[in-house]
Amino acid sequence: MNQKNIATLVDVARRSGVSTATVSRFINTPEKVNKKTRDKVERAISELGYVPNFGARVMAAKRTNTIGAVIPTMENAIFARGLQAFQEGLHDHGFTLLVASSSYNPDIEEEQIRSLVARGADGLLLIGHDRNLKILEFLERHQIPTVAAWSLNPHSRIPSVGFDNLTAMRQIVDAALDYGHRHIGVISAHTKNNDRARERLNAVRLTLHERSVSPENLSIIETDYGVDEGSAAFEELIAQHPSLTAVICGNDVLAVGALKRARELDIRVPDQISITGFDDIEIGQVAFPSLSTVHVPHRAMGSAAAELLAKMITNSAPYRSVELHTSLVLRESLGPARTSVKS
Amino acid sequence: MNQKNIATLVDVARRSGVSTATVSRFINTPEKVNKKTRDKVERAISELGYVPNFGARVMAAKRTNTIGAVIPTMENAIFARGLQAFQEGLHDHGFTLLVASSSYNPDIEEEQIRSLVARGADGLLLIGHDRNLKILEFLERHQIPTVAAWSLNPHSRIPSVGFDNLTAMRQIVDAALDYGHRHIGVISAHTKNNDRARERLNAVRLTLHERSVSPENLSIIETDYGVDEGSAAFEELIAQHPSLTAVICGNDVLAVGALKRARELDIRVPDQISITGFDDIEIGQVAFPSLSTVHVPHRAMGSAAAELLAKMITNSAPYRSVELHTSLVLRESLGPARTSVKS
DNA sequence: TGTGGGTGTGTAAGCGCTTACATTTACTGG
DNA sequence: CCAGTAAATGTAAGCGCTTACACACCCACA
Repeated sequence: MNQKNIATLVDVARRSGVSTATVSRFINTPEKVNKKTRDKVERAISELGYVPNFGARVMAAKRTNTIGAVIPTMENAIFARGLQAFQEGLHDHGFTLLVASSSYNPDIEEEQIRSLVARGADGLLLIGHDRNLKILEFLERHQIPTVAAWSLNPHSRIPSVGFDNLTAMRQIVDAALDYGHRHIGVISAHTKNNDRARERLNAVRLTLHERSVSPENLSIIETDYGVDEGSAAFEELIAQHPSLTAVICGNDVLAVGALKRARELDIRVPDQISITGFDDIEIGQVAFPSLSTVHVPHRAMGSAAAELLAKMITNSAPYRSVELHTSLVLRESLGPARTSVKS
Repeated sequence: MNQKNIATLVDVARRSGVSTATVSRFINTPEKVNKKTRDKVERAISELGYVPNFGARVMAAKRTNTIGAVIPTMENAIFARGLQAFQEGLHDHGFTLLVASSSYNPDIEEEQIRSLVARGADGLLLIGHDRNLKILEFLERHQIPTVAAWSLNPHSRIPSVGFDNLTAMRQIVDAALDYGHRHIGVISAHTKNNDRARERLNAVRLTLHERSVSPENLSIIETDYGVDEGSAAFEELIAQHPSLTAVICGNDVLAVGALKRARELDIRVPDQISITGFDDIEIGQVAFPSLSTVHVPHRAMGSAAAELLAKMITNSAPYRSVELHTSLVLRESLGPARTSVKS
């Protein structure tokens, strides 16, 4: 026992009268240990309350069965569900998940990646593809199997498990245009370092262009993530552009914020203005009016990411990106454009 | 370099022409290294893309600057905000947070605790006080500073950073009674292994008792966590007990589910029935009608937990529990009891 | 009885770091 | 010019585990 009063493998060996090798075998490959010996060791372990030291184990064995995930934030539900599925999938493959968050800050993300690698993560889950070459090379050098989720980028050296944000967003923009909306506002998450936000925004631009709506009829605000931010952006948008008949939001949280402020301002949705989201998280279902949005298969994405990563780690197999598909969820908040500009 | 092509401290030492001790010092206490040496080492490190091996480091130094948290689930917002604050607080003290989730399963929680300890966590954040003696003794034996949040229990050997769930819940039950409600339904989270849920439920029973409302006028359903579960429970409750005028929910998510189902059933809230929540998370603000609930200072709790834990780790100081206070948030979903039993 | 092949165990060499202690170097003042 | 001291660096002993290899046994078979 050391000063911290923690039993080590040596203590267990001594107490049960066997060698350290046998104790180690008992822990890792019990079937290779004689039943009688097994019982002795087992008893010693429980009497001492022994727990193998993870660090020592990793050092000696070079395998951690740990995989790390770095997500932009824990403070919202967007990643929660997918992550939960990811965790469950990993668990089935015998991996433990460790989660760290980057607060949407690339430097912190890099720090977290390094920290996870230093901790011996056998693989990594990252969100999106926006990150600098240096960290990609770092991952390659360390040969850390990595997958990027919530995004799809065939040109990245990291395989994706996700959906095409551009295509996905076009679904709902098309729907809005079909409803006759021609003056459109966008509340987007910050597009810097965020390929998801950028592609969604591009989808709006592109779709309007294709359908011959002048860029002048498009007003964009980028803002931080959050309900209150969505509310503020909404108010600003309609104050400056009273002719807007639809506000497309980059995610459900912003949309719900917009919805809330609309209600506070006595603006009827969708009669006077339509509002749409993206992600299809619970908050959109319970909002009033309920939110029309783009459904993202969060759980399927998490599971698929777990599968792929497990495969990459155990087989070192050639991998392929997994594309998932989104679908339109039309609820109440999207309706026909009002015809007169004044409400 | 080993087979995995990863530079070690020895490689760095060789490349920069100094000893391993110096490299180690450069990393841990750069001020003890001569400027010129520092530059050499720095260059070697960046050329090699060296990252210290965490496991080795822990083994040699016995300190990880890591603290672990085990939360019941990632799949909801209740813990997210507090955890984010916790993480930020820890970061200021130089600690890294690792999060694991237990899916509300005590066995998994225990497994996660052990895993975190084996990984060398310097401290632990747990939710609530319900856990068996064995794991508490394990933590004591390993001398792992631990705090329990979201709950308050002066009798536990683990200090708390949280609020008294009983007192907190009484606030809103009192409010409901003040509004004249005498037939009350409760949608509670499962109370097994969950002291928060149990105390909140007790609060209802106790308050009714004190205010002379017959226990027969109280109907309780326990259910899993989730919006849909809340909806189902609500429907069941009012089907079986049409005389109910208020439904008290154990948390906001269940309450929002109830709210949603009420709307779907064309039951007007609060005119025909009142619904209350607990936690004050965003979803309650955007729900319609907006949710009357009990505000929990999530961020303050997270910060306070970080402070306390940091203090316990660095000072090994005598600690004291931190009590936080909740407050009533009266929004739209709670109103006067309807007078006629039929709507 | 001798040989071959399991099975079960033990011995000991690391894994990549930190750090106590020893040594060297660079100044200082007498 | 040298003892004395402080600063910088090096040497080497672990930290707690895994695992290659060696060894001891036991049984079956010839």
